[in-house]
Amino acid sequence: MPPARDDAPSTAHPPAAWQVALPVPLARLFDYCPPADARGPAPVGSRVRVPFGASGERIGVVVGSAPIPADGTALKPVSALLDDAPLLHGELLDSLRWLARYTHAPLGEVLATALPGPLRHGEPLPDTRTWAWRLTEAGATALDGMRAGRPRQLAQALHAGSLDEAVLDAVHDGWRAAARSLHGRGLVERFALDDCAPHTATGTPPAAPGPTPNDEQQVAIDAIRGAAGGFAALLLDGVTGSGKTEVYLQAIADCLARGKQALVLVPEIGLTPQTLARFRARLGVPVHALHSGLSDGERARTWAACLRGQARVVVGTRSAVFLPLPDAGLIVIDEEHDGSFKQLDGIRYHARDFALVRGKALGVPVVLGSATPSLESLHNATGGRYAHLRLTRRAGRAQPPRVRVVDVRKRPLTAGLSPELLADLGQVLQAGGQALVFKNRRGYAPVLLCHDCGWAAHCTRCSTPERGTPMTVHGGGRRLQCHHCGARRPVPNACPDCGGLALQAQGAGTERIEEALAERFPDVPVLRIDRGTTQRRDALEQALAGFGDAPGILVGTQMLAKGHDLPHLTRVAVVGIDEGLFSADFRAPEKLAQLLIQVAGRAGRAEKPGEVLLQTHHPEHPLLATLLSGGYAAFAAEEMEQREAAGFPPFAHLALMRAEAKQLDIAHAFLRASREALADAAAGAVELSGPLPAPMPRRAGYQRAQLLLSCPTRGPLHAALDTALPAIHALPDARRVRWSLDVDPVDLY
DNA sequence: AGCACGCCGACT
DNA sequence: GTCGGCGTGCTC
Repeated sequence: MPPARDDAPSTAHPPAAWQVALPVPLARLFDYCPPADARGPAPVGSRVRVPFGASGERIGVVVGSAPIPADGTALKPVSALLDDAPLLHGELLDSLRWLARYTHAPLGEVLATALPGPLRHGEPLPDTRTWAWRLTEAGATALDGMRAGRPRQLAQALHAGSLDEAVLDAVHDGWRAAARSLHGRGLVERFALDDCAPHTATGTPPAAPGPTPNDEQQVAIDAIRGAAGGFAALLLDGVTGSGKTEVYLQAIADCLARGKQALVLVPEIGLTPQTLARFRARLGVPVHALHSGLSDGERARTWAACLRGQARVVVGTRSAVFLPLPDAGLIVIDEEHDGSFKQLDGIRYHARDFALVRGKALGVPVVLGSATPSLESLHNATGGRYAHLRLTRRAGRAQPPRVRVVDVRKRPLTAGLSPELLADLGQVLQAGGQALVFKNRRGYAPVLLCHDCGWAAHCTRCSTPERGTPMTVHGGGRRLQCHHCGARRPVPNACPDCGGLALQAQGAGTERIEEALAERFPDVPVLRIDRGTTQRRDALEQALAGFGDAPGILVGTQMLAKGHDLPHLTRVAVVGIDEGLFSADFRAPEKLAQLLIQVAGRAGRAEKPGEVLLQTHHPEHPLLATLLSGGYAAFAAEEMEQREAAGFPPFAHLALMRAEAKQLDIAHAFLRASREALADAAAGAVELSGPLPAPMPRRAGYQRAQLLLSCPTRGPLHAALDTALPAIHALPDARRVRWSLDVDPVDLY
């Protein structure tokens, strides 16, 4: 459904009000009279500061014009027009209008989400000139007498010639502090490189030729090339190590050669310095990065550089999908199946899906790459809506890893590790190899499980009949704690169900695994990698670099599943997969399969053949059997049938209403009333389930419930929401609960 | 969501 | 006698 264009220039001008979208949770726009000095039609796409409410001002975006009310109702005047030229151009504004309709969110909130913080708060579009530094005469004179250290290093570097800030960023750690110090003493100065063509900025290495693509890669490159100049969706379905990035790089190079901009979306943990370095080395133009680690100012500058057409290639995470692309030529979504493309709060958009909408509106190809495509994308490929490009061969001599399932039923476990697994790790280390122990669960503390009957300790305050919230073991194994509500109780002496005494701390977190491994293998380094140990972005790189190639064990979670090349890794042991096998979430099998494939891809990247060990209580589980015998494609085919039979996406479209209140019955009453409104509006076309208790209250003392909407086609679902939401907003209980609507929810539980 | 106005409990 | 609880109403 292409966004409608309704910012066509208005004829003549009978005095008209400006229609402004404001970031308030109200499904309406606000009309203001133009400022006194305004002439011409409403400046659609520009920001304004307007008075709002009893006192106070807001920043909004002009989205149209409206007649001045004839009944004499006074409109407040716009306080200030903030932009000379519209920030949100035709396509982007149109696409965002579409997004507001699709998510059923107020346009003003959607526009605010799309703008970087400083622009959202009314600051002017930042300067995006390229700045460089040079030594002053005083600096050149003082150089010889300078003490060793960063400032001297910087001065020396500048002695050879001025350097632009991008180069300094890339080459000199901490140069800004050094520059500040030198500048304070008048030894260096900053100057703007005037009007050099942005894509030939100094210091960018020339484009380096890439390896010759193999025939599969060439087919993919040709397909993308053939699609240039119009919209097309292409699913690049390539096994780990098959060279998807090489295909992206060639396609981006093509795009640049046509004088167009390219946008690359990557998962949150995929934007590593190596990734950027690879892009930069190959493309020969500045590659802008946009991720959560940047300051607000940097984000705004990148946004502005895109708007001005200066940024030719941007690699960014989810929010980069909102960048303006006046010269768009290509959009790439790497690891398109990744869950981090879905925003889980505020405007609950899916960057992959929105990128497709934008690609369509922009008339450019959209490439979706993955070794483990989402079932949604596979379904689109099967249905002919996406071209299906396959890369089936690993580059070089790398062999796919062998996979072995380790049955841990009734085995004595050490921090969740079976004797077989430990013995195997011992052998790997003995042979001089490196191993990764991967824990499929973030979490720091183990769950209490009865080894005899399987009983698990659950929180009595948080658990529902449908689903329990496991408690974790703390206090040296003597105390149970609920991570959701904070409830504590002592570990029972015997199993409440069977009376057995075999209560064990299971599902050990990475800390306990690290401890146990360090104790068992005192002669080799045991390095734990998780969010706790690597706060800073480059800390992980440094830790991995320091790990070297000597025997050792890495312990980690999701962070280690992808991205980083670990060439000496010959063994990957995966523990803690059982909760994924039996989760109530219909997407859990897909997520687990994707994870297992990703993790397995860590092993045997080099010439050494890798082996993967899967430790489970359910070695006969069909998911594992299918995945092992037929790979991800076989799993996906089987899972697709299950989804179809059960009426789940991609064979149905879902929306989820959640409500949260201190008393569950208020949330329930609100959702019941909502359900009635929706049922009236849908006239049977939409299946409604709930209100059901939502398994995890966000905070202690709050209860959550949810209402699931399901429909084989989108139309009736959206029509019902369009009709019912005004009534739902007006429900008395709507003010007494915190509620939200998530169209296309990813996590149901 | 904010932020007002508006009627009922424990404090200088 | 006031400061302040959060109920409900509005935001061009």
